[in-house]
Amino acid sequence: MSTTSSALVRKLNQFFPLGEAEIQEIHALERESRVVSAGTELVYERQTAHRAFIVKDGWAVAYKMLPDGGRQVIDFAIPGDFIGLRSVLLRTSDHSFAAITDIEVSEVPARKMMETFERLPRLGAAVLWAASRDEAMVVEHLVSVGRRDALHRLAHLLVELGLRLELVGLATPKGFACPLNQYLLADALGLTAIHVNRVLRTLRERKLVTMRQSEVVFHDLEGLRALASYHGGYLDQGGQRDD
Amino acid sequence: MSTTSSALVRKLNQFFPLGEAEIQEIHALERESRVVSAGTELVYERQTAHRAFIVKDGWAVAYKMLPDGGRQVIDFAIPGDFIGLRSVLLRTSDHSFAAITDIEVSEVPARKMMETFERLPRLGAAVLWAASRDEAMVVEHLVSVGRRDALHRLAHLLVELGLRLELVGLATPKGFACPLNQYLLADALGLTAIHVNRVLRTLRERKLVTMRQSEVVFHDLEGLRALASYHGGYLDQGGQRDD
DNA sequence: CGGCAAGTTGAACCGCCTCAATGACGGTGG
DNA sequence: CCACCGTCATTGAGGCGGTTCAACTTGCCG
Repeated sequence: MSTTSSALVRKLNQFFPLGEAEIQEIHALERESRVVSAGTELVYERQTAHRAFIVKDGWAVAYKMLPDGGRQVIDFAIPGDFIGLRSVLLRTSDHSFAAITDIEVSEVPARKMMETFERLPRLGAAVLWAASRDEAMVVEHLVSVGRRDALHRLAHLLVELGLRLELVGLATPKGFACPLNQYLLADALGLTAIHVNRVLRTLRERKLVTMRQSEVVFHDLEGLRALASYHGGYLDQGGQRDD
Repeated sequence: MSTTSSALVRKLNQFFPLGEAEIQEIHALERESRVVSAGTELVYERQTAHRAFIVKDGWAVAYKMLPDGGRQVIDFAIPGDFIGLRSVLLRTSDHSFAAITDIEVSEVPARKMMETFERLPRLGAAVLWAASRDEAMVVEHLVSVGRRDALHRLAHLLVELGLRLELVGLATPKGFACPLNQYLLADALGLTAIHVNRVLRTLRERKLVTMRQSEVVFHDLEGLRALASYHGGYLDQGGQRDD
């Protein structure tokens, strides 16, 4: 098995060992791809699109708008993630997706995905595991927004992003490239961009982490993780555990 | 088909028309049941229980605890809901469940459920739809906690509970029986019980809704729904739509 | 009647928001 | 080459929503 350039393979393979057949199949799904430029909407709320996208490169965001113009970010999608997976497994997608950076995505029609899962059940199980992980992240996100203060929330998000990116080889314990601006962070955390700015300053002053010009640098990852009381078993726990 | 006493049948049948075989199968799954007394934990966080419960009667709560003793309620389970469905479809449940009232539940082992779904795919699809609905509710919950103020949050929750209960015949547009105390509401909404109390007073004074001694009474459901800017398509939209 | 859980209310405080301004940076056109 | 943008980051001052702490009340159950 060659060192793969597919983030999705890297992610799934790490915790749900795949055979050569499954890896080849993912490569086949990802063979064709197109580039979507930053800011473009990928899926609109309530749209029933019987397809999903695999993010090969770049960042996207899942969010919902409120009547008053407010926005709540549900999740960020990074390379190796699916966009709109539920609208394939189930019916309607109920939130919107937009490209944050220019992104490269492979479109996967629902029928093709179903057929693939029938042919390669292990791959189906792996993707289902990924979907479950995504949902666990939403739940943890809810806990953050509901019960943690701004400092803990932001710390938690940065630690989690770091871990997720590490799984696909896009981060190290030192830090990672991060295209999120303070408005996106604010809308994810249920805060104001202004307050995010102040909290970032606090984290910087405490020598825990610095975020500047699209780069997150961890100065004290242990301390940051402790601050966030991050356990995050839902991220790195393989699907093969069965006890 | 007789008028069923099964809340699950009522719920699924309403938006995902079931045949006689599926209905009989649900009755078979629910034949045996046991009573769990109020306050009991059903599933502990991170426990890998390969089983789910169908709630036949009573209310339960899904929540996560924080190290500092805080609690975030993820969702309330009412009759006709599953508890721990994901721990069957997927692997680990990642939050805890507790009985709010005495509840009557039917335990469904994972294997039995899988086997049932293979035998009756339409039933499998219906349950998958229910799982999808649950996830949409969590997302909407996140939006509430992240971007709505206390008044809108509480209004939204009450409207949503009313609709969900109506689907299983436990509410009318007039109101419903509700065993939630102000602490549970607070932990669901990311607020303090004290503030929930004040917000309830506001809603009462505005003649929108009254909550007293385990009874929610809608005085102006239209007004309340408008306040909550409730659309809630994710609740009452059937799984059979395909456009 | 005593005891406990839950609801209710007041007063003071604080985390985060709002409004407002200013600075830094890259792009673009004259 | 610089003047002019637009976007994003940064900082200050003041205000509000929601918390905290501390009663007191109400209802229920033994």
